Amino acid sequence: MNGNISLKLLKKSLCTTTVHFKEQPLSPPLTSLQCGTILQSLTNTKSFPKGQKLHSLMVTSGNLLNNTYLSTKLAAFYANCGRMAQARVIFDGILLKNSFLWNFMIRGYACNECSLKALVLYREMLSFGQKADNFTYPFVLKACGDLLLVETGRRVHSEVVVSGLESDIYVANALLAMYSKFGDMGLARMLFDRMLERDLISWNTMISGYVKNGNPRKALEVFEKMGKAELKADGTTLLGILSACAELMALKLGKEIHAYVVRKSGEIRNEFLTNSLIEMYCNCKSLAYSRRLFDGVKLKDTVSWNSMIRGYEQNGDAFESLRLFCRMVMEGAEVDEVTIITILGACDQISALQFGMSVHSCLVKKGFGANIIVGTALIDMYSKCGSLSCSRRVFEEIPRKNLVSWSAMISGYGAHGQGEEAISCYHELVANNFTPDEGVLTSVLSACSHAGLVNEGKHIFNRMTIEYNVKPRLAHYSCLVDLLGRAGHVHEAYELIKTMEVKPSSDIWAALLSACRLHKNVKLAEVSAQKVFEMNPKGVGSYICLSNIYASEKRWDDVERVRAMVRSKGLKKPPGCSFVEVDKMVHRFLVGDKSHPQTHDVYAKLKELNLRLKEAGYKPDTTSVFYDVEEEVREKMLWDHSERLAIAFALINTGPGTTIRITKNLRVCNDCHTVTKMISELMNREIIMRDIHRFHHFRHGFCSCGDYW
DNA sequence: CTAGGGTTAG
Repeated sequence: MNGNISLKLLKKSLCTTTVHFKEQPLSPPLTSLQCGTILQSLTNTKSFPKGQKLHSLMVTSGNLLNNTYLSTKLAAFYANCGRMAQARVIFDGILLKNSFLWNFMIRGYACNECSLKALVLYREMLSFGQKADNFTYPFVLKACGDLLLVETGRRVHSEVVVSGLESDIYVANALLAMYSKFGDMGLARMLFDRMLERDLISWNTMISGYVKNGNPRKALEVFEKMGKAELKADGTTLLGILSACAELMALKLGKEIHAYVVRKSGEIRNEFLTNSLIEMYCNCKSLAYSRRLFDGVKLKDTVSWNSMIRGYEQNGDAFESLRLFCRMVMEGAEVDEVTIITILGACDQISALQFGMSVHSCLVKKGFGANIIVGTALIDMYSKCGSLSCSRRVFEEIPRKNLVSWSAMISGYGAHGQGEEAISCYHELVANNFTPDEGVLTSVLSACSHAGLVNEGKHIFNRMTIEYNVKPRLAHYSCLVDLLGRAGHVHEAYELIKTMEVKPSSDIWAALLSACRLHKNVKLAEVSAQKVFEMNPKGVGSYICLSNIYASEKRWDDVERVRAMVRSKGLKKPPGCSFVEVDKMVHRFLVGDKSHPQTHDVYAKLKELNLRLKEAGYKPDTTSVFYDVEEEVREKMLWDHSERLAIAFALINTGPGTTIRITKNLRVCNDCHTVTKMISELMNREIIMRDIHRFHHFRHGFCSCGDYW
């Protein structure tokens, strides 16, 4: 029988069964050539267990002794399987290392999260006198990129130039990828434009580079040019473009890509594409499209679930998001950190504290507790659900805090009106040798504005550029305008807007408008309202704010004029809506809601409360009602505000002394604020209420905001 | 032996 056939048989047995091979040692022994061929095929298929067996066979039969050729192949095999420790043992035993071996080892390290070792080995290679070649550089550059070693990367780049390999397409593409990881798209673009030859990978690298660096428009531009260059998009291209569409909410293009994917489903296969489409539709607020795709996916992976769950969460449907999460768990899909982060986000929207706490214990069991993003999401969840002490505890337990976790903690204090704590947390951060970034500064400035800490806020604002080299951006100006305006310095706020270095946004004018409502400055209110209407004609909140101002001045003609504007634009005021959690169930009440099963009891409770409050001296403050109607009607219009329904419901369904937590989608009105203070005293309950801006802690007839909000 | 690939907190 000739040797070729037995070799084929052996190959076959290795590829199909492993038991057979182990039980029947091969005889006669394999030649080195045979071993080499088999190893090669095992390397290509990454058949680790089989290769390991062949390895032991080669050791016992002496094939490896003094055989550099086979040893090299074997090291390459282990490296390709990502078994770098084993590869290294063999590598170290080889005296005559050729470039193939060096390259394979560097690649192994670079592709298996040992980028630093890849770089060390690269330097070793050079000092051994082995020259780097076109196979070496791509992985060295990848390692530099992954480690974000900008200086090292540049040095390797210059070595590439010296070696004359800059025009090698693999090397050139690796350079593009490296600079895009560094965030230097300008340089990447320059290299890309200078390339004499570009392939699909070059284009894809540029597209995904622009997307990852927050420049989706440029990504689309490159995509368009790519079409002109008559290059056909593949799955990777489309992934990048879909991300860009999602980012830009470019539904039309997204749909075209979708159609293209369906049309080319024979040629373009990419397991990620459907998830990417789901994500794109979610971002474009087309939940129905997403859901249809999602429901059609037979084998939903974690990412499909995550994207869909997040879609609902981001589009304000926290309930559907939580329902889907429960389904995910029941169907046995694997929950990961991203799922948890998303679900915690859904919990904060509706203040589902108890649900959030059970997610907390679940994530600890799963071992996600050490993930800093999860930790930060927890801080946020607890503070948004009204439990700042839990936030602090989670915060303390994060061993290596980053700026985002600090920022979340500071924001938490801010939202709860604890300005002093926010500032001391900020000082703590500085004392821990962190340099505040934009986000941290926004959080602390916002905390100052909630607590009315005018001098502290101004001080931080004035020093941020000098001390931390952070130029004030819109968010910072917005906080400062809010801070000044709320504290009654509306003219100073106005001056600030007029002199600020960035173009004021509609939000900034809206902050001033809101301050004008608080301090009854009709003239300036009209100026700022005009600006908001120009810049954000669909923002219904500002029309309401202005008409509230007129209503409080009893200028009913003006109220009607503004209301007519709202009508003519076809805008609708979102109905007031409050959430309250009882026994792990979150209940939702709309203004005037009569749909809840316990409606009857709730309204009876409200009636009883109304009487008792009046006995206690309550006088309704009807200035928040902006209809020109009889006083009695106006009073009634206050009484079915959603937060009151929620409070009444909670009073009925929870034991004496239980803290009540309410979350409202709009700002709490003056009268509700007064009523809640009184209820907290009368019923001896702590009521924690979150409105669209901040928290109010009501206890014994007082609110933590000190009526400053 | 080579380069590029979707979801995550303020």
